[in-house]
Amino acid sequence: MHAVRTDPDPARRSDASRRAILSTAFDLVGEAGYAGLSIEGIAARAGVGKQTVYRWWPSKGAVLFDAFLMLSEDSGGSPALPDTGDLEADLVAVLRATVDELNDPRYDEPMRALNTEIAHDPDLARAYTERLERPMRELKKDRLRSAQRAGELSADLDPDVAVDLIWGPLLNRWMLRGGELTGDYAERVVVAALDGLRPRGGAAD
Amino acid sequence: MHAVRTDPDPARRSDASRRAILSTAFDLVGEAGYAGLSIEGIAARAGVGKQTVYRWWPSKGAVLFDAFLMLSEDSGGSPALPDTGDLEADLVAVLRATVDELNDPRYDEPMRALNTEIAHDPDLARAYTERLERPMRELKKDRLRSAQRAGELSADLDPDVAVDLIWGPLLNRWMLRGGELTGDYAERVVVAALDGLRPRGGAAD
Amino acid sequence: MHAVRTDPDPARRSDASRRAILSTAFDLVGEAGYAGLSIEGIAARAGVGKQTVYRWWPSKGAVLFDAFLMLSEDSGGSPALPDTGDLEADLVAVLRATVDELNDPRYDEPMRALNTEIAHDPDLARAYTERLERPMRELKKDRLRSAQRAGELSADLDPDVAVDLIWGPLLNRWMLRGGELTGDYAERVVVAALDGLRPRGGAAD
Amino acid sequence: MHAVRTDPDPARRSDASRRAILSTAFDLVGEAGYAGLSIEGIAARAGVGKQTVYRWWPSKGAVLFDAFLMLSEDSGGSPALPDTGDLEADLVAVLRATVDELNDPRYDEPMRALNTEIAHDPDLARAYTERLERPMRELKKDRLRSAQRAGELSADLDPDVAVDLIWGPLLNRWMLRGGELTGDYAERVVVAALDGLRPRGGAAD
DNA sequence: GATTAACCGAGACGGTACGTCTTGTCTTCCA
DNA sequence: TGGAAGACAAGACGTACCGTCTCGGTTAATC
Repeated sequence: MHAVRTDPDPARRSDASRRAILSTAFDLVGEAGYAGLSIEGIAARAGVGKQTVYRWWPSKGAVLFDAFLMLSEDSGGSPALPDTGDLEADLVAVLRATVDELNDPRYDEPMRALNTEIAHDPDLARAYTERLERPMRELKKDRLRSAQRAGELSADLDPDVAVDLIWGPLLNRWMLRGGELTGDYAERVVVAALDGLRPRGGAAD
Repeated sequence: MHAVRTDPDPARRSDASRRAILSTAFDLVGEAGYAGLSIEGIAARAGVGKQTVYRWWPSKGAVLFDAFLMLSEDSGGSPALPDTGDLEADLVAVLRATVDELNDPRYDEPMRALNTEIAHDPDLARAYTERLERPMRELKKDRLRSAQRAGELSADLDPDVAVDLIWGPLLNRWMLRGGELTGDYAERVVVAALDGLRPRGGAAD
Repeated sequence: MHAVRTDPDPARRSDASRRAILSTAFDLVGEAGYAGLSIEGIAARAGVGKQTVYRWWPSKGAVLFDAFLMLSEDSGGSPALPDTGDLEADLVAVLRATVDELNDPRYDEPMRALNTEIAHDPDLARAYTERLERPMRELKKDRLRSAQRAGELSADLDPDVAVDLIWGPLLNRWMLRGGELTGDYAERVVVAALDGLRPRGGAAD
Repeated sequence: MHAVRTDPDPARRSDASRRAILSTAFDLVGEAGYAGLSIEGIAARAGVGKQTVYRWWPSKGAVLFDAFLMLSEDSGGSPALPDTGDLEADLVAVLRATVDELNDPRYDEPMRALNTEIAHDPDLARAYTERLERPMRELKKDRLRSAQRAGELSADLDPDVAVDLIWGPLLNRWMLRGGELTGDYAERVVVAALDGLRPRGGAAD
């Protein structure tokens, strides 16, 4: 006894179509923006029947998500964060790079589109968290744990909160355009996060 | 020198229609979600011609924004943040309230909808920043400046960065569903932001 | 006891507006065709409020009808048909002139528009018959009666049927584009109508 | 060399939708009149997407035309005109039947609507002439040619002019409501057309 | 090697919403 | 109060996509 609606057989899947769909989706959202992204358009541009998209993805967001996934896999996954022994310098370098990426029009629109879909689709959000966000977060936590071992960070720190504290402000300002997104801003966030808002007891900063 | 396309005359505007449209927009997005929000639907439910919507608002997002604006004005604007003299306690209280609001289904969907419209529409983002975000941010900064005067915060602190540090992680986790959004999480963020990630010099807490 | 909706007082009517509306209506239908004729457009082009149109005319067709009426009155009404003593020659001349008018793009579209409005609006049809069609028909009948007196037409002829027989085929072919509308065709119709379809008894024509 | 805009594939066409659209169009125009005929309304009543109408017909008039075409094909096409050997009697009978049809409200409005569309759309007029008018005209001409062979009509008669002479006045009076449309009128037209307007040479008629 | 089942491209289908246009009514303000 | 101006509710216009479906034409695994 099994489901009536038989799932498609992944073995027979056309990889050419799959890749065409995903890269077309990424291209289209970059060119025409979030509003200009349609399954109709993806299928037409990719030279693919609409059914082929609907057969393998449940939603436009899922296509977009897979497009990002393919991109990240094709580029060999994410490397570890730099670890020079100077946490502050390393974080500033990483965040400055992130700022550059977020300001790059080639990535800005697609990422906004993906985030929008995630914000409205819990299933997609889960997939995103597990497949893309968590691996990146683990890299960040690895670096922080290394800093903890080096005594640069409090021993009793919750690494997840720490990651949120460092990256959250940046992403938030980017998404909602709550001010210019510059490397300097990133640096000030890192410093503030590391030192904390309260005055430090000892010698002046 | 001015545009050919003369803007409609605000003096002749029907306030009844305006309010009907705005509250309908808010209701609809709450009931049917972001995807279920259409100008067609708003006009129909509000008993208003579609043209009346298009005459006064350039986009669906602008309607939604005005709906929030009306809501905030009708509720008499935002009051100052509590100031008991204990910054940490005050911030925890405020953020816990924010968490409750974000978890309230009546506000969750509409706010997501507004935020995603903002994310894709720079004009709307500017309006949001100026009319809604900045006033709230000023209240937050007032509280932080009060704490600075009381010696609870570093004197050379950039209040904008401070606000981002405290509220950014929360909003980010909410929007992207990057984990459960609880009062405890809010509290941990406040503590981490105030103390900083680095070990404090003295005996420390 | 009388109607609630008081009719407007014709004495106060602005003649400038009236004339502007009528000539604009005629121009517009000539330029943009029947489909491009709207009360909105007439009012805008004539520099007149929409209400001024609605106040004085019950329908788009009525405006168009009045436009024709004004035109025919401004051109001093219709003169009598030529009467040289040779009925056939006179009819051919008149019908050839009619053919030329119907083929003139300046009159073709407006007349089509008026005729189709008439076809769908009995009130308008009545007004048309009484104010425009009947006067012209009387002129035609006058010429035919003159021919009857001269022995050129049967004494017991119904002049209305005769007029229909001569002009009907022409108008019909014009409206439905049932073939090229030429002076020769008009001539053949006149000859056939005068002689009849049956063979003539004697040596024949 | 051919058009870029590829026409839809007729093989895939849904005959059920096609027939639903056509009969709905005919019904609607009969019920609500020409003004009450909209593609929106046809699609809704026929249980069909608007795009299905737009895909297969270029205009409202084309739908209406096809509706008439289907009607005439479904009723097995037009039979030959009666030929009892007495042309006058046959013509009177046919025209009386036509008068009845034109006075039948079930056909009056739809035909007016079709004629209106034809009057304003040359393409449609061409289609009408070729597919509906010409076949009917051939039947009429057949009957007239039979009469010519029987010596009832002039040998040198142009059958097209003859048809126009007989049917033109009728159609014209119907369309423009230029007087009551009765069987008697039809009879008087037939007699006048056959005998001609001129006095006949021999014994009185 | 033939069968056969599923994928493929294509695209028609019933729908929903878009943003624009026009309708006929109503209101405001000017002369 | 007539007229210019134009906002209003209503709804049709023609277009773009939605997600489902059906059609032949491959294509790959099974017999």
